[in-house]
Amino acid sequence: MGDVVNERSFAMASPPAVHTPGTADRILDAAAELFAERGFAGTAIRDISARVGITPASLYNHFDSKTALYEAVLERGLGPIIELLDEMAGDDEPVTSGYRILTEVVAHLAAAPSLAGLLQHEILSGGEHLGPLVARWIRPLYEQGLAAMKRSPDIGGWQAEELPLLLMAYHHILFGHFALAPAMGGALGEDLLSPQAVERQTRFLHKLTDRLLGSDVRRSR
Amino acid sequence: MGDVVNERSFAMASPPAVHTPGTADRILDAAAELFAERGFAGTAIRDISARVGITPASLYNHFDSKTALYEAVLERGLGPIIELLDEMAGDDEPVTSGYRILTEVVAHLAAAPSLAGLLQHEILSGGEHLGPLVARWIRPLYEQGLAAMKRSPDIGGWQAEELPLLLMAYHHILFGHFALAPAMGGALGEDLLSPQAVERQTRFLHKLTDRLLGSDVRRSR
Amino acid sequence: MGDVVNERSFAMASPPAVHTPGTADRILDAAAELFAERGFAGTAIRDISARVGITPASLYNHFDSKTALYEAVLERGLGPIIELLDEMAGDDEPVTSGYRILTEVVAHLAAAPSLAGLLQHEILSGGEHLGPLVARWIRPLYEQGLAAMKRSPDIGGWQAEELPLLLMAYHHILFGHFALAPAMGGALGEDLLSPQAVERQTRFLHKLTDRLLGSDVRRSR
Amino acid sequence: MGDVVNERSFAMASPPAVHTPGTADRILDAAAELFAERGFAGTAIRDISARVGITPASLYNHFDSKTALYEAVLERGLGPIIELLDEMAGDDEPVTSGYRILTEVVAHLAAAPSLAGLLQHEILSGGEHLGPLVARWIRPLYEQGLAAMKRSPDIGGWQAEELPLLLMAYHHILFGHFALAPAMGGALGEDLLSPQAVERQTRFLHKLTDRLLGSDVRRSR
DNA sequence: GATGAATGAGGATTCATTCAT
DNA sequence: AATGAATGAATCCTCATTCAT
Repeated sequence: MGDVVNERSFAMASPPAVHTPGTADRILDAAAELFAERGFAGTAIRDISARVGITPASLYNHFDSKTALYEAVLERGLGPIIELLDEMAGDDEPVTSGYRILTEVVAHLAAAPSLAGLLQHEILSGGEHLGPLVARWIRPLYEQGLAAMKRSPDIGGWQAEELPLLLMAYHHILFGHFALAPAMGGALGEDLLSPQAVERQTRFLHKLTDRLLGSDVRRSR
Repeated sequence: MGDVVNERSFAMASPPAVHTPGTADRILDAAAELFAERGFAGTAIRDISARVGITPASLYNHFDSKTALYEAVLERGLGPIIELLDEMAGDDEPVTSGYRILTEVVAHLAAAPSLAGLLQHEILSGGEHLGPLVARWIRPLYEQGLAAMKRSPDIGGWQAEELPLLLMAYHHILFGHFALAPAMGGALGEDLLSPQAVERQTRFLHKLTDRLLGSDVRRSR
Repeated sequence: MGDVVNERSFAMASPPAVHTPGTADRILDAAAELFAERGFAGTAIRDISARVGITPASLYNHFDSKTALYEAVLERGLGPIIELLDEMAGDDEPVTSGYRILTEVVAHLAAAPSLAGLLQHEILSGGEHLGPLVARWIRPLYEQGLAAMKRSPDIGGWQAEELPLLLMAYHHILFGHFALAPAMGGALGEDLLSPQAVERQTRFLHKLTDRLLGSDVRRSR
Repeated sequence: MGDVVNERSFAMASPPAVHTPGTADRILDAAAELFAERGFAGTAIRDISARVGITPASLYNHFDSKTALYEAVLERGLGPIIELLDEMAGDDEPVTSGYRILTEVVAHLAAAPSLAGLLQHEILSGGEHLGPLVARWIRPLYEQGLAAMKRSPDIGGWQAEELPLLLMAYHHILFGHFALAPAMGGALGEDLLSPQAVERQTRFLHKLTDRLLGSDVRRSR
């Protein structure tokens, strides 16, 4: 239950590659959007199931509880990002890797717009539901980041004790941007998730990184 | 927590110096904390009133509805910050003014730790309750910021279309830091609201601003 | 909450002695009947509140949960019986005291007909909700009973190891009779709770006791 | 538990001697235990099927409804006891027959421990589900009992109007003992279903009968 | 100003049951 | 014979709110 694999294995009834998403996946999609918009407490099971086109009772055939659904959403959404960051760990050239990770994280968040809101809501509320994720998420992020930066000591002129703040600043800019994109875009009359806006944000982050992490890097670009 | 000093000091009704905060203020304090932690939907009137030591029914002697209370909390919390930003509007020297505003906003958010969480929750949820505030808040912030920056065209090497992104980045760093301070501090095993941590964050923001906005600063490196 | 004392203490508004039962008491009455008839799982809060003439939500102003209500019902119902049995403890003449306790317990159960069913349901289901009551109930009953009987060793010709069985038999006859009275009376076409039936049952128990606890006793009566 | 032997033995379908009990029988076994412990309302189809190791949907391949299953459980459990009592009907020597029936009923209830609880739950709840059984059960029991006793008028010194009470007392002692055995045994720290305990209870009932049904009988033993 | 009691609306979850596979 | 998925009808309980006192 939860990990429902789509098995339609007899013969080759439907086109093999792309299959219609199973109910469990559709529930996860709907839940991700609503949890991101309204938070855990503000989201009713009834609303999620209505968006999927089933009854609340049916939803419980796929997830044991609202909390279990929420955690499945977090797991499915955050997992890929964590893997993304894991790849960076062993990279050779930290700065180049920095550019790449910015680009990819931005692309990922832009493609799954509910993710950032989800994480922001969760952390705001104390992050208790992150549970096992927090061990694989916030801590490694900072440890990897710190490690990467410490490979180039005095990187960009920042002192060791400032590096956590710098990393947190990056976190806030990256996730804050996409978490608040709907609201801020609305207030500004612009779609911050349009391809142009996303590319602009990517370029902006690169430029910002140039400024923050050293003139030589900027020149060498 | 709830170190909001009651400035209603102009009257001389009760024993002059320090008076016990009225029930309404205590409700606002409790509500601010809980709304900041749990968001609007996640906060029950019952919990607020329990924290104050009264019954839910009594709370309604002071506020007409949960929504009215929420808006009063936003108004009381955000008002001073907006005034702070308003002062900056007419300032002469943008960079100097930038330092001052950073310092003061950080001080304000550190003193009223629920404020940042409150705003973040609100914006995440679409900011509908900001209602009248949004007109006095986000828009002016950007307009003032843009105006200030445009007084020094090509300021710090940023192009006009990048300035909104820069401003949003500042927003995210400032408010994100304090909004997520409880959770992140918890995960890192450090109190991000301690005086030392606050001063460190202030210095960090100044240095960051040097890198991002000061041509002279940048050159002097 | 729960122990709602009827305070109408100002002046002498209503006749002092008998007051109309408060809502909490009426809830306890209705709950006792329904729990006795249908057991805990078979009784819906909605049915209890409907019998009282309030909404389910209102019931929760008086009791925290269905379980809390159930335990309050047990406590209120079983308490007096336990006290009744406690009085017997110090009595001098065991057999005389035995007659008296039989008479009084029968009177008590006949007056509160839901009590026996309540206890029977509860014990059948494992007695988990008896919680603190069980310590004051079953155990003492047997210890007191055994003690009383051991004061007259070889009482009525019963051996020590048979006394618990004899006591349990009394328990089953007493409580079983009233617990199953509605159903058995129905099947037999007779009201087992009518005064005549109750008196007949009392006489029957005395006669039974004569037979079981000694010919001498019977003769001396 | 569930020592009910499958008598479907007339066919020779599967390996002759001992065959694995069919699913329907395993459902009946599980249902008997749970209904006895928790009553009809307190038992969920899901719990029964889980104990059998099938899904609720599968259970419906064997029984049409929860009620039908319940009635099948009653029928299968109570049928043998009714037959047992039927045999007694035509017996010649009432007292001897009384001993035998006590012995056999005790043995039967001890072997199928859920039976007594089942019946007790059912009667407590009004016995509506007994439906057709009640005609074959309570009424005959009393009529047979009365008839048997009236063959020896003034039997043991009891008057005609006292005989129903005496029969009910026997019912309560017999069924109450085994129905409450799990809970009472638990509270007393003793297994009332152990062979020793069962034999002790049998002897106790015989002795009790000696006392209640005649001095001559007692002497002649 | 405070409160106990009441309530309609909703909210998560369970339950018995069905049906196509 | 078994099951995954679906569902209408409960079920327990919470919530914001009102009102008489």
